[in-house]
Amino acid sequence: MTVDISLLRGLALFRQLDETTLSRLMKRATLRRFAAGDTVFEQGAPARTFFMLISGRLKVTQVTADGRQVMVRVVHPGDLFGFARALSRSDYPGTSRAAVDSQVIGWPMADWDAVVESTPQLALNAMQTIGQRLDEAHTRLRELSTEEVERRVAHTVLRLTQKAGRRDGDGTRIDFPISRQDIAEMTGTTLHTVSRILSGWESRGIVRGGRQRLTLVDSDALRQIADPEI
Amino acid sequence: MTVDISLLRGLALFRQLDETTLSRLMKRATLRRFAAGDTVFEQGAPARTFFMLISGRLKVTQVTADGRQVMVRVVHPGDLFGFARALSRSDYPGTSRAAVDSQVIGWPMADWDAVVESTPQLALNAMQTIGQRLDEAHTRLRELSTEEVERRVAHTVLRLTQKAGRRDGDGTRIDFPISRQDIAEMTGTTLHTVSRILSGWESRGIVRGGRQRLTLVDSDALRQIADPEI
DNA sequence: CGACAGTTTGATTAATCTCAAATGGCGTGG
DNA sequence: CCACGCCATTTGAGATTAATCAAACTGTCG
Repeated sequence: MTVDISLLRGLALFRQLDETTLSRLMKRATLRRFAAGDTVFEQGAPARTFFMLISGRLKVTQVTADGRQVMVRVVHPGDLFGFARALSRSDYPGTSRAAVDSQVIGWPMADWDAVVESTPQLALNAMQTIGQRLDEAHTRLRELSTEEVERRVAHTVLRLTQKAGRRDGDGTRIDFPISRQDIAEMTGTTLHTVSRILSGWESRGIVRGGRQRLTLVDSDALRQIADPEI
Repeated sequence: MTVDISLLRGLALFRQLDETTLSRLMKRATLRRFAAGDTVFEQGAPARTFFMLISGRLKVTQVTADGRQVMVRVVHPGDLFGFARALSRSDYPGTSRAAVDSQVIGWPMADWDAVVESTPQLALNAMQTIGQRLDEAHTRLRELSTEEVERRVAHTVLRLTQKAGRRDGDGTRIDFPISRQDIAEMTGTTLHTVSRILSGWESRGIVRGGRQRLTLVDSDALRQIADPEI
């Protein structure tokens, strides 16, 4: 059950790889489908497979020792995820769940080192991917450390509409179900505070809300909240 | 002005590299010294060199748009730093400054791709290094999102004594000058709050303070604060 | 030995969490 | 097909943490 090469064409990570290399890669890969709500892997489980998201959207969360949940990131199509081996871990540090029906390719984790060593170009790409993730993490660290909640939520909503935006009438809608609770877990606050903030914005015509739905209407106003010009 | 190979022996990143590869690597490397307080590179400057810390200790900080400072990390001997290329950036995202007199090896950033492509083993190692950094960043994100200030400070102090601890009488001292302000910038709070917390701990005999100095005396008690057992 | 940077401490204020309860949209089973 | 129930959301009030404002204190270095 090998995977069609054409799926990989056009994905940044595989750019610059020749046909032969690509087909060698795909020989070991398997395609899987997950329905909305399904779990791709669970925090703490042995990491036997690493993945790339082809279509759909995933949420990766971690649960802290005292039971609070944090959303580590949203996985968008084309993103590599679950590459625990690269972090020198033998288990998955978080749980990833499909937010909508999703398609995923998986490779045996044991292949990671071989793949990286035999395909230096891919190693570079993978490193840049992880590097970007590190950059994002630092950005969030900076925001959590220095910004008050409303600005953090603003930055998060801006990023979400950028990465997963879809035109919807006069605005841009986040293209997968996302709750106030989700946004709270992404910004280190409570769903109550997020709800209050979004209600405030809605009454000012900046966003339109809904059950697990959010549409950005006035992105200039939101940018102004996120980064007030002095 | 090439660098002695023996400096690299024993550093995790270069393990498993043969003599030839190592000496090829070192041909392009230069050794530099920095006095305490000196700047190795400045945020926003073009990233022409990537580095490894040989001895000493560095603090890497970022300044936010509105002028607040955040400490991204402390660089310990053996750590790679300033590898902007791996994050696909052309400038340094932060400023790194020597906390004590330090020795550093630098390579031309232009060599990065070549080095990685020609030395797959190093690519893997570098990726794991970046991966660990990502893991650390996620840990801090989790802490900032879910823990109150005292626990965050406790975790930070535990990590510092682990990574840079030096026996000192009945305790473990952090082996470089670190101010209350520094700790505040690592935990997303103010120096006032950090001061109050450390004073409290000192009166309970958990730590001993001092000007730019901190010694952990009762690590069990501190662990208990960091992770209360239900 | 003095000046200064770093530290401590107090009082007040503001942001946000917590606790509590009501409301409303949406999918589904009868 | 519609009514019901569930889950997400909204909103209010009070509690609490930590920031801010303010000032005094002190260990080191020149």
